[in-house]
Amino acid sequence: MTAWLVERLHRGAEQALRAAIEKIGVSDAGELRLSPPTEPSMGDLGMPCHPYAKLLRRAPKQIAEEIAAQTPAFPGLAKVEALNGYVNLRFDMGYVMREGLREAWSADQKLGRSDVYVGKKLLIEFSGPNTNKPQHLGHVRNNVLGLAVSNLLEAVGYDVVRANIINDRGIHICKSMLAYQRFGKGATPASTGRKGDFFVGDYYVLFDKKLREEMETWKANHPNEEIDAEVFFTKHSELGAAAQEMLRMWEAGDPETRTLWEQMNQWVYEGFDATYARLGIRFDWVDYESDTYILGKDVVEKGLAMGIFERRDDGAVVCDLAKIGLEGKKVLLRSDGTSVYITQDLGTAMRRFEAHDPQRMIYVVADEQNYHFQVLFGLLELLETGKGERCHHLSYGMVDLPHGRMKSREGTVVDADHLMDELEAMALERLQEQVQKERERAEERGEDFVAPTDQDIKGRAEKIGQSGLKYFILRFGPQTRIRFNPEESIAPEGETGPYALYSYARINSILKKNYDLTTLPSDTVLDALGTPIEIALIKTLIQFPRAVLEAAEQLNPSRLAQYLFHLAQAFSSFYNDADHNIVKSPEPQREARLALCKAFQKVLRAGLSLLGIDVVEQM
RNA sequence: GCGCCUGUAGCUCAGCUGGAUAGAGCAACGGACUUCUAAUCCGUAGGUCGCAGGUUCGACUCCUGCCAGGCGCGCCA
Repeated sequence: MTAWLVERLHRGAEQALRAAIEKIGVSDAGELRLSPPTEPSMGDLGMPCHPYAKLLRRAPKQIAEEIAAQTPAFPGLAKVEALNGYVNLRFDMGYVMREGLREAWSADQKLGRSDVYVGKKLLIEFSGPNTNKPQHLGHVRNNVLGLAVSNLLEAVGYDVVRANIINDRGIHICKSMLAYQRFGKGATPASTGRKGDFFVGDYYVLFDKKLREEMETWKANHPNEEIDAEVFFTKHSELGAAAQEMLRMWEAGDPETRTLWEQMNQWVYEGFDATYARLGIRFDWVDYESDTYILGKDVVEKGLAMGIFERRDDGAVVCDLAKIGLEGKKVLLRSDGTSVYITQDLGTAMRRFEAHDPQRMIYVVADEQNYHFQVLFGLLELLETGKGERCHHLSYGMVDLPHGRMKSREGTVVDADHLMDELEAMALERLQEQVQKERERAEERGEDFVAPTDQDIKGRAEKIGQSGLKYFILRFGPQTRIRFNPEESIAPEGETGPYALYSYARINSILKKNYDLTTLPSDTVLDALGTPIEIALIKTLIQFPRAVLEAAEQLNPSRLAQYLFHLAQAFSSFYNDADHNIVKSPEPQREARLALCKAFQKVLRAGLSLLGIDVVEQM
């Protein structure tokens, strides 16, 4: 794959400047600091000369002039200027336009993609749902982030394994199972018309309700005793005892318990499949905790043999965290020989290394687990040099709602499906208004109006709602704790998904009113471009591969999201300027501008697709 | 108590390996529709970058201390 124009320009600039710096007497130029000047009028790429002042014992201003005079030409360079101790390069805009448009037209599917990391394998774990309830807003951020990051990593060449870990065992699962066993009366998702994950979640909630009732009764009978819910559950509750017994039965492999468990899990998976499909997510590898919870014991044995873990008198195996620069001791095996959370994670990591041998493993998990991963990676590194280093915790902040933090007890948890329903309904309402407006406008002009079908409108509303949700989440850096605002997320104005989609839809309208180009016009036609607004648009356009690479390397999709917003803005300025009206443009401007529009359309679609966002052809 | 993260415009957030005059969006105010879809665009106003030191030719960015908020520090996951 040949380097993208933006990379060629950067590389050309770097080589030329390096040569010039050496020529004026600096043997090692070091890392060059190339960045666009603050004012676009000063040039396209600038370099400060201050670092060489001490070495050369000359003023930066003078050095800049010397370097500027010595900078050799390279393809695309138009002018070199010295200003205030900076060397500023100006690119040949005719060249940039011709090459940039050719690039966008010819690359198509491969647009923005690169082979920087080709030949490297990477495993990314995300989602990690529990099988006792539907996924909520927190999972949505995880899913959306995981989807975008895995797309981005794939775009820069990685062979990406998308992995999910299903938390399908434990006391919380037994709670919903027990409630179903006692109160379900044989109902099924099919018999009730309830989506599987919600169906099971209802019993989880029911368990909690019954438990509270039981506790109230107990309190009434023990008026003088203080009790908290957890103690009641483990010590006094009949339901609690039954749930714990069920967990023991499950672990013993009791056929009846296992059958119920499998049945209820199946219902949940059917529900999850629908939610994942809606979000556009698929996985290549799925681990089930019911399977992984027994892993890791061999790892512990290895650690004991290596002398990095120790067996305490009570039988528990621990690791002194001072070995990895942390305080305290971490238990790896309980005194009864069973494993804990981190033991499973160690075993699961080792198994994944064996199965895939990835160069990198990324865990998309909320930031409350920062410490856990610090310990996990530290231990992995102790056990096998290089293993821990390959791992990375992509930590992200919590999602709040406008009215505050989500709390399941207060019923302020928003589940993924209803959230998407709500957003899509809001988008639908707006679309219908829009159609009505268009109908009126057409009537005024005496034109025929072909109303879109309900199905068409609904399909668009779905995509618009999705774009709002995904863009809202992805425009922030992962670390930022965000407050999800439904209205704001699907707002047509501002930095939103629908805004980007609207600019895309407008292109179709242009192409309909003009004609759709199938091939890139000749260079002589393209030379008709050159207004400041056109130049601004194309300069933004060619930055796309950089935005993708940066977003991928920093595991930060917001880099790309923000770039796409700026791109859409640049296009909207172009579109709205009366002097750039394409229908009214004379040839060859008209054709050249159509080519520019199509290039924009290709880039925007490719970029949004990396974020997991589908475009709509019409809005 | 210890560790990690955050603190930038009224609000929500960007700000790359330190570089030229700190940027967006929303809200506010003022403009642009006989339209290639105004779900748009153009403009105005708004900031002692939490505070105090330090390093540097140069600090929102690096270091130290303090203040405020969040999260974590289980033989839970």
